[in-house]
Amino acid sequence: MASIKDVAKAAGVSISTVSYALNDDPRIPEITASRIRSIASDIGYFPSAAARNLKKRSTNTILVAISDFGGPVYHELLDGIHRKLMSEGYTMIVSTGVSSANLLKERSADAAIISDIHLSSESLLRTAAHFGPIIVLDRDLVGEAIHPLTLDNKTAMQAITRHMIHSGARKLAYVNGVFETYDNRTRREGFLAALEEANLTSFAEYQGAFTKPSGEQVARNLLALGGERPDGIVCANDEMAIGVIDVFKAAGLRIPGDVKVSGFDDIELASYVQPRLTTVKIDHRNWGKLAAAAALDLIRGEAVKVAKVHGAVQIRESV
Amino acid sequence: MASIKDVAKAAGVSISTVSYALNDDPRIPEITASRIRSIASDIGYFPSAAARNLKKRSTNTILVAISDFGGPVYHELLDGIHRKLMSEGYTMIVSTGVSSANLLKERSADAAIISDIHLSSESLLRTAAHFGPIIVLDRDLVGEAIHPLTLDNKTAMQAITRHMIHSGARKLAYVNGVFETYDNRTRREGFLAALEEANLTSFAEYQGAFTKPSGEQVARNLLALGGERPDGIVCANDEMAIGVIDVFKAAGLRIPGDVKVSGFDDIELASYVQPRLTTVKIDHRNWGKLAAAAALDLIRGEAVKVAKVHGAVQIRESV
DNA sequence: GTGAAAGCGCTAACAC
DNA sequence: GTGTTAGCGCTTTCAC
Repeated sequence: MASIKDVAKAAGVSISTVSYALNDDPRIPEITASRIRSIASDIGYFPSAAARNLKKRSTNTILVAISDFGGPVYHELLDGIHRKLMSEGYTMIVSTGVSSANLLKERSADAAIISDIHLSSESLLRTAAHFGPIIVLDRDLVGEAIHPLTLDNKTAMQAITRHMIHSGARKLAYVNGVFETYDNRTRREGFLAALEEANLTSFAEYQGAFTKPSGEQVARNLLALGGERPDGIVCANDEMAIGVIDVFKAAGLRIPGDVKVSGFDDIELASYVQPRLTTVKIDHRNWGKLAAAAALDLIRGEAVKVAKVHGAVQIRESV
Repeated sequence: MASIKDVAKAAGVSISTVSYALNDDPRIPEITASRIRSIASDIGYFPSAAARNLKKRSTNTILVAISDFGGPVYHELLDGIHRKLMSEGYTMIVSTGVSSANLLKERSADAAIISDIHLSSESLLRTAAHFGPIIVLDRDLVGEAIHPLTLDNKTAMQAITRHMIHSGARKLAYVNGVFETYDNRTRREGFLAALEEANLTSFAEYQGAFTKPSGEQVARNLLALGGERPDGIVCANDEMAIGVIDVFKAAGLRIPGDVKVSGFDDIELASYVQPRLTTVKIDHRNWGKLAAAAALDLIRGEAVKVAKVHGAVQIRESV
């Protein structure tokens, strides 16, 4: 593999001159620089990232840690982050699971964007303080070199619950996602706030896990129990809402006639289920862009500008 | 930032002993090793990936280059690749666009898995020969240190076209994806092969771009043209098929009564559109797993075992 | 404008 | 069993 030495030898100059030429240092006259560039390209030289990173103590890389690639939500977020980073000359590493925590510690990245509830807040705080700044998307965590960029779930969920009440529902139930997550907790707060301002109390709460099967399970249990049914079901996300709708439809219930169902996220599927899902639309691509910008802000020692991302109620047919 | 020197000083040993201890070299007695490990952890030491990579001339990282994060197909593929790599102690870098070509050249990864039609075959061949092995998922490209792991599109498309003929369609049209891609070309071959064995000729061909809007456009043009309509439309992927179905339904056509429509990929949406889409099911997660295994085979100097991934006809209601 | 040389933080060959 | 040392391939300071 050709190294900077080989280029220097071939060009009859020192390695520092090659380095200067390849990094557009103004001290090297353009004529020399272009000669060196063409020689480098001829012998197939490409600088080693490891050597550069070691010397410069930075990588021009941002780590994105997500909990899994499976969800319907991440690809837009990743796309948004990636676009922003590209435009700023940065590279993105995507990782999942425990290994992601190590990548920042190993200095494989200059900063991290985290959306992975499996990583503990304590460990994130320590990592940010010692190894590099972190933007967290999945909790409100503030600390040294760590900043949250979370969804304003409460406001959005309050708005869609209001809409459900406005549409005539009075016996409202909430389907929780994974209970102690930021997203579930704050969405639930919005649900309860909307009930309170309408002088209603929660008719029931069910426990799901943000997945479609968990929504199906909730719906099956609800039907099996018999007794009085809620007339409006507010779900903590679209996937569970779609699971609920599937089971209800199969059981012969009409939506929204017999029972209204709402979601959260506006995943692509939301406009394909029958009836099309009323939900909260989140612009995940833009969220990703903001997250990338925030990470770069931290790297550059600037203050992060944004702290909340807002959703918009998307009215369709399920409410 | 703590380095190996700091650990050595704190432990009263040399840096090589620290290195040995931390890399589980059998020469270091467990008692010493564990003392060193605990000191390292106390002072917050984490080895630098850049220094290790530079010295070892390898990264334990695989690059995955995809054309965009937007498609409904990639997340399963990425998940499959990631799982396999994790289980083998490797890390994954995901990238898009031109920058992905450079990451292997910079030796930021030991090998690459490519599914990005924008990267030219010539450039891939050169990169593989000089910088590290490549698995290509989006074309049949063989060369030094480069191996294809593509879909057996022809067989699968021939099978689903047969099914459509068997279901009564006689005037069959094909909706192309981006024309000169491996996937489109080989799927089209399967379509034509099925026609030939049934002594039929292609009723029409249309040009799409693998996207839902392009499918909608094809359908609108087809309706606007008037005249005799095909009674079976074979689409090069699900997204275009869903676009076609949407427009046909809006125009009052019954599917599969008036016209049958088939897709390819079995994306999640395929089982949600009305009528549910008959398509070719591809196990993208397993494909990813095979791709990762193949990349590791090349790194280890072993022969790649698999070269084709097979699909299965998934019969639903649109044919 | 160019070169010599130090050093980034590790690994591993070699010496003891 | 442990230490010394060379060197991976760069960037950058300092000298000329």
